[in-house]
Amino acid sequence: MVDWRSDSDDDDNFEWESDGDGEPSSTPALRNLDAAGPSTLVRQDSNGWGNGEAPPPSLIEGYVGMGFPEEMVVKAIKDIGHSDANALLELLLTYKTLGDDAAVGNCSTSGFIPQSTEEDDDDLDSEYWEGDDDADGREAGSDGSSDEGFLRELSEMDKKINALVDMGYPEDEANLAITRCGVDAPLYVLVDSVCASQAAGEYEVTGRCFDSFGGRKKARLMEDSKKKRKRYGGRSQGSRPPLDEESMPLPNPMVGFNLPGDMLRTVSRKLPRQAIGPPYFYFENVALAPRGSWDAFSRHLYDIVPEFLDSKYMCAAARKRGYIHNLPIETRVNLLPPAPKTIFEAFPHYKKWWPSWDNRKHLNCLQTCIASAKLTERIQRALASASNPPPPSVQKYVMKECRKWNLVWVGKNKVAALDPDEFEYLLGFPRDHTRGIGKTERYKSLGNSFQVDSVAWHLSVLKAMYPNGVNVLSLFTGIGGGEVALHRLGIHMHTVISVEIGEVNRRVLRGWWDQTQTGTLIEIADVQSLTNERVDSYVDRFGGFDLVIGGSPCNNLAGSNRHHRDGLDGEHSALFFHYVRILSAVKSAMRRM
DNA sequence: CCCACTCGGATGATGTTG
DNA sequence: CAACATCATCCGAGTGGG
Repeated sequence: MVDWRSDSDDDDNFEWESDGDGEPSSTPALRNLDAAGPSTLVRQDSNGWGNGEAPPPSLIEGYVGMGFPEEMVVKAIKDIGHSDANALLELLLTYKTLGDDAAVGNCSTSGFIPQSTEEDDDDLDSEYWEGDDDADGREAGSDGSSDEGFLRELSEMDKKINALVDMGYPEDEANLAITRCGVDAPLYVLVDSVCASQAAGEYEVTGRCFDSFGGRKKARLMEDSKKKRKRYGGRSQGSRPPLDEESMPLPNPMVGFNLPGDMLRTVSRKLPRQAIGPPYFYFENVALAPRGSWDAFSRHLYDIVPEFLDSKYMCAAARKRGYIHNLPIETRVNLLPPAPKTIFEAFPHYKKWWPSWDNRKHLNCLQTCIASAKLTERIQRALASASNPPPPSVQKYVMKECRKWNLVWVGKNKVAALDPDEFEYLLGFPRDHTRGIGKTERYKSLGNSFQVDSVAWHLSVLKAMYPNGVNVLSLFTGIGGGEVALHRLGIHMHTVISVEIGEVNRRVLRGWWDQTQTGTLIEIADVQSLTNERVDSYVDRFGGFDLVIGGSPCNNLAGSNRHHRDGLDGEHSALFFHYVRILSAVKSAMRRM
């Protein structure tokens, strides 16, 4: 039993920096890994309150109203103060997770940490948790001298290769995965990597023979792994904490667990017992979030390994996203008709003006803003005054802008940004889905939405499981990419509870719903108002939820945003933690059913 | 090291509506 | 003319790959 009332510091996951000056959202949840000195840690004053200020009673009541026990709130505020609401919320959720899991560990349904309960030591779960065992072993072992570290790495590598081979993967691929992810990557990350590489190999098999692990490449692999080792050694000598090695590696190619059309391979994964649905859940975010974000997402979602998928494998535009979900992955089916996978398949009429030196086959990520008319005019002028074909310098300039702004060729020397209609088409929405709102708002909403085919690929497994339809709790719905995906899969939605702050987005969803659906849609503007009690009552009223789906507003996470880009430390984090809170509320309400 | 890529925003100018 | 919507321009860093 985890005692969250304890004042001891034994949970080293949560040492918090204090900002002290009461400025909101400046207490980093993740930056603690970057070694906050003891002087920056919260010290409690004689009253026992961190930060030297007692919280207003209304504050405590507010959190109690959200469903946290009062002592828990008091303890959390004592620990980190109440100036940073987000950090406080994260801490409360962590307490609750620990507490809940410890509580339910006694009953037969689940246990958060399998090792802690006796009968969980069967081979079912140990495979999944092996990565953690290794981590323990690493801590116990010495990492002082670099020679010792090198030896440890060698044996570690053998161990992991053996484990992967035992699981049925070819030795070469195990090797490759370790090269890619590092020796210290947990086993499940390596498995993920092997799967991804196999999927990629089969995806590209059409044009090439399958001899991709031949001798020529092996030499290069050895080089790579030497380099990696050197890098690792250099770092462990203490210039920087080895954060990179610990953090979640992005698979390359970013093909997810599997792709449509590669039916030979059966992928399987083990989920922690506690994560197994129903309810099924599906959380999405940008893949290129700041360092440590995905570790944190995963940590708060049952340590499930994210599935990273670039939608350029599903349609003609790239979109690198990560998904944490507990859906089965073996019996997926692709949406029909399949989306066009290249620019020319999607827009054959652009072929006419497409110059041979523009070799793009896919568009880049569709963003919320488009190129200005001035820019395309500059390009046109540059091309008009150049030879044909233009000199390399002009080609380079034009290509750079084309990639940056996703321009397409619509006339002689003439490039243009994509229309909102084309955004809709590429993203898998029905035509005119966002028609009727402002043009810039269409771009904004579409740029922030799901790629429907990619999401539908993942959600397709629900169709056989719920032939009569589903109840959905949809957080940060946007223009309803998840709902459109379910609809296009032919999955009936009895009820959708949708939380979306944007008024125009709600209007878009409502408009689409009323035209296409017969079920009930309940729209909620403010996630704060969806309290745990309200979740409970919805669960009672609708008999539980089959799917909790949430795309995360990316404002503070996208690479292009220089304004407070703070990982899990900004307003954004509050939204993620609302996702976690609400999912947890659904789960416990459904356990009581 | 260089360079590509990224679910962006604050600002002031210009255009549109009532 | 005021209020509002849209546009243009500058801005800019973190991460990862070659």
